[in-house]
Amino acid sequence: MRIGELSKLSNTPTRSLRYYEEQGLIVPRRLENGYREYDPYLIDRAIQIRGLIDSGVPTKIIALILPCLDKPRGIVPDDIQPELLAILRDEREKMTQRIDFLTRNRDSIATYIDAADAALARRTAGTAA
Amino acid sequence: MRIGELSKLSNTPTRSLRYYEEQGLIVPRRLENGYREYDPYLIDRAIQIRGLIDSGVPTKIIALILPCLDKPRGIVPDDIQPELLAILRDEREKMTQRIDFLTRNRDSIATYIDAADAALARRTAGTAA
DNA sequence: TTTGACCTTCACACTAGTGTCAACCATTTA
DNA sequence: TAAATGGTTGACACTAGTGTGAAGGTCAAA
Repeated sequence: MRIGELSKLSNTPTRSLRYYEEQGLIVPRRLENGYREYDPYLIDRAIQIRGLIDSGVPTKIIALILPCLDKPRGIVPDDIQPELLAILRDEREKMTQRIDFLTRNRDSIATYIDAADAALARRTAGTAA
Repeated sequence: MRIGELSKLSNTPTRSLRYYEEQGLIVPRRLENGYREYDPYLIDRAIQIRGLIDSGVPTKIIALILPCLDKPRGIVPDDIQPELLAILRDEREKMTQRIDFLTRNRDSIATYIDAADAALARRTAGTAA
């Protein structure tokens, strides 16, 4: 498919898709007329990249970890560099911290929303009575 | 405490603390000489803000939700605006999505790391034998 | 064949957050 | 008193990611 269709299907601006290409995250083939041609499996990939960026993971890190996430489970190249492994460990830690932070704050917001809903329900009931 | 101490204790650059102030997230009192004076409880707050920013939550949203998170559990002002409530619901949803994204990708990374460790251990054992 | 939709690259601008430096004021200590 | 340390504001720069528009090529349909 071409960039416009991928944009719709992945809900990602074409501008961003071109930027991802510039960063080496999604590099499509080119048709003879110069148009970008994307394979269907790249829809999920675009969504994944968007999600990671939105969650605070910079594209340079994404570029590093994407190849690892692509492999089938348990498949690791023989020439895995210890540097990359260190980066991966570091990123795993950062992501865990982000998850904890987001979870705590989301739960607090949820509690507040619930309390607000309850208060509103009480007030509405009181008004109706 | 003054800004330098808060910076150390919260592991946040003074530049960022001043920026948070500019965004209305942490507005300290001022001493007679113009110095910012922070209360100790703001250490956690600074850490919280840093964590949220790092997780992709913009300061404008943080400014909206912070007051809600400050309240003791279940305390909601009588004049809660439905707009704010809508924003909160939206943000709760976004944070949930971020958490899901991060969790999935982190788990994939973790699996990859484990596989790499196992492969490395095998190779080391083989070399040693 | 011309319109319209979609594609190309290039470039400028903008927001968010942070780094950094300049010029200056305050407080403490040698 | 002079130096060191740490505070102040203001400005400029930079990265990351995206918006947007110009100028032009491609292709299908009217």
